[in-house]
Amino acid sequence: MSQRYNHKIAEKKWQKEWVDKDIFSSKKNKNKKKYYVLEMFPYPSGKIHMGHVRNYTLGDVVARYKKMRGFNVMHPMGWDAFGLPAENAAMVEKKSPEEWTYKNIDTMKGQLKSMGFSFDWKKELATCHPEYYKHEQEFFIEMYKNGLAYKKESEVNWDPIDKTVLANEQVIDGRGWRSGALVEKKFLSQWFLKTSKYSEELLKDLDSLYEWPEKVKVMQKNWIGKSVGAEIRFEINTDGLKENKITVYTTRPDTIYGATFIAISPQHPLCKILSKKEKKIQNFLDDCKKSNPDKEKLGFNTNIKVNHPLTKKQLPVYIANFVLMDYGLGAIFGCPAHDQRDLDFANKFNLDVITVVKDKKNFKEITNEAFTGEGTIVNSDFLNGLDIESAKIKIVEYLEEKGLGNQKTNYKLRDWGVSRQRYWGCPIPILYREDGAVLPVQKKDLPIMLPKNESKNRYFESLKDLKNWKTTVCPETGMVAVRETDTFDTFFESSWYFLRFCNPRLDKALDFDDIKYWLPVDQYIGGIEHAILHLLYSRFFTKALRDLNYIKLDEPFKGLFTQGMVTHKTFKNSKNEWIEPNDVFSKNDKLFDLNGNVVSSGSIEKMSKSKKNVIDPTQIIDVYGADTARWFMLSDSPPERDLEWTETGVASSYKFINKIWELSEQLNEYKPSGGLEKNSYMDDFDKIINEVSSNIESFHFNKSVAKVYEYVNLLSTLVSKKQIEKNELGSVIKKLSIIIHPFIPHISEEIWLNVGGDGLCAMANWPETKTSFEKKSFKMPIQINGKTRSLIEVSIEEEKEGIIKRAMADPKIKKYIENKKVVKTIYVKNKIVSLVTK
RNA sequence: GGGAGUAUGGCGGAACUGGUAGACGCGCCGGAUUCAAAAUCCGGUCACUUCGGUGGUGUGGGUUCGAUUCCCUCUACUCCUACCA
Repeated sequence: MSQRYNHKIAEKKWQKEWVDKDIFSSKKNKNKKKYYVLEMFPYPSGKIHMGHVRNYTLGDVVARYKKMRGFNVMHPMGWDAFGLPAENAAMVEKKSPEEWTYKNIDTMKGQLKSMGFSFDWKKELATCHPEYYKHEQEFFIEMYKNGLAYKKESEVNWDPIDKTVLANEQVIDGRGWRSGALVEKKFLSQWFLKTSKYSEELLKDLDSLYEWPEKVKVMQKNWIGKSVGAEIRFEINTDGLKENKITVYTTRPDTIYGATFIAISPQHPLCKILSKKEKKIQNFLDDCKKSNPDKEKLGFNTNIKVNHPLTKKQLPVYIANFVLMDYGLGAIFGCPAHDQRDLDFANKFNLDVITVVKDKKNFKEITNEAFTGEGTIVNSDFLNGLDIESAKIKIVEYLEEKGLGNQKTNYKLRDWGVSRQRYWGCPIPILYREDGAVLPVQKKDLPIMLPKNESKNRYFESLKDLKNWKTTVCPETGMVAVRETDTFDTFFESSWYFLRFCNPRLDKALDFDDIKYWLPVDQYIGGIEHAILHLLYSRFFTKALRDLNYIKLDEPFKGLFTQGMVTHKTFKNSKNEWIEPNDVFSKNDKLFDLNGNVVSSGSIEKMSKSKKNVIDPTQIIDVYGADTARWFMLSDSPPERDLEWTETGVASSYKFINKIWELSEQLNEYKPSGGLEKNSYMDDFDKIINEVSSNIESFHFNKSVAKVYEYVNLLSTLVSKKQIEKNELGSVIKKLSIIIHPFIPHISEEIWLNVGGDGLCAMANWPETKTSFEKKSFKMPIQINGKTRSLIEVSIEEEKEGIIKRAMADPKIKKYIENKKVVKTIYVKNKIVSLVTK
């Protein structure tokens, strides 16, 4: 009898075989068409989780499939190795972040290898390695020299207990995540990259990304936030101020005649001047700092008046806590009739409301609800009678002519603040000389090495405290200089790793020719959570490096796929504590935890430690094998949707693996019954293979899986009825091992070997199949009034008239048309006959 | 407040440009095998039915010979984003 498939032995064996034969190393070959598959590289947090398994399984399907289709595939893997968790872990475990990180990399690499992914490990890189980050130090210097990097004062979240800057996501309900201290806003001088210089190009080029999900493009578009409006100048009518005008930004210049007040941001330069004069204003500005505009709209009448540029009426100037300084000009005109927030504000401070847009048909007096719809301009002098769009054009022309304003395009996209006051990151290569000069480090002095943290007892959080490290001399003048102690945001590293993969050991940063061959990434796969930041920064970086002459490339990622999360049922006991699935037992249809508390099963949520609904991939691989885990990941759920991890699902995948093994084992002793129908089924296998292929190409792996099941079902029916000849059976099983290879490569190799395949299945070509099939006859549906009432066998050559005649004569159909009049006959060739009766 | 998406059996999900709704898998039911169970194999499985049929893809409507598919309405849920002037 056949032996049960032993995944533990087989999977190890093939993994070793692939390494020994070195089949996944990618080499540039200009005679072959390249295909670059990339999954978002992981942060080495300790162990891989199911999210990784899903991500890399999807990528592996593409990589292996494209290889079998004859492409020169590059499928690299590396480590996004800088970041805060290493610092936190270092404090707890009393290890240096470096030691902790490299240990994790080692563990996770082992886990990834046990999944059988076709990574080119020769291209592995870790971003915390000086050989990697020295190049980004060079990029930064080039950016600085070319005006793409600059320093300015900016607001940060400051934790007064931990004495550190926190990222936005480390602030929970206004408190530091570790210390629990109320977070303060603090101004620090920080480094920025000029992403805003590329706003228009980043927006425009989204149109060229045909293979990106529409929703990601929409998110980026909204983030860039282009708006076309106008800047309008209001003359100040109050003496004794240095300023003589306030300029506002608006996207509704057509409502200028409805303006009844001006509001400026608490950070507006004018406020600084005013606050020095009046204590009350200073107090109000302090209140604003503490306030939350979400909950409470604050306003303060400055008693300054400005002239309306057209009517010359005097308008009051307010300071308002909801006006943002870093969008537009930090000043707005209020038009209460046509903006809800302005109306609320006007009602609160008893300001005028002037209707200037009217919907003639459904006009309502404005009281508590602003009118923001389409309409006709009224009360607006020469704009009266125009629609909104024409009024916008006309008023801007007029303002420009009179020197009162101008058209202006604005973007929400801001410059990227890359400074982090942390230890475990890439040092920013800048020197501050004692005479005040700010100097980029000279390239020959790179890398600026991150100092080792040797102390086991006290772990440092920032480079600021390291006097010896940060004190140096200016190489040109010999003057004393201090190093920049900020490190880069870790998005800096991930913004170019996909370029470095082409040649990760190269002395210089990038090889022009290699990038030209391998890039853009043909298929990038990762989580939707990176829809904006990582993907936008990478796009920016690509364009910036292009303009600095490192590469010739506009967009880094040709195809993008964003996969869904892995979820699992949650459990809670009667004490309202989360319980791990492994610790739940069923007894008399009720669930209990280890301590005998009643457990209820809760909602299905993303796997997370806090909810204790995590399934460890290592355990699954151990018990069921990597192929089972991969097959389950790909079955049922479409890759872009969430996937619910279920025990029954895993078990059925395991069953399938064993089933195809048993099936392939039958070949040796197989004897057909003779007198077989020749070849009628071979077309069916080809049809199924075609669908497996097209579903892989379109990322519908769950449908490919369904088709593989059909293939196996057909095969096992033929085998059990002994209706297939032995040669053909061999060939069909051989093809099976190929088409399952991208999904479950280990057992595929095992079956391939069993049926006498040459070399490795991983190196085999995807089967050649027929693409057009002679259909001699088929069952054509006959409908009465749109409902299918019968099927008749129709030969492919049969003429329309004959088919209709036979359809009407069909006994089932006859019943429906007796005593009725057929008023219409619809015939669609090779598809359907539809009769309309009365 | 703004934007995007989703809705199909007990469950996950199929259905190409409108043309036999429910592929495939899970679960469930019945049977075989077994001393028994597990495993495995075979059959059935949208609902109702007087066994002729009838109804059925979140709701209500429309276009059409024919709608899961196209258009409008409403509802529910999910995600993103947020004072962006």
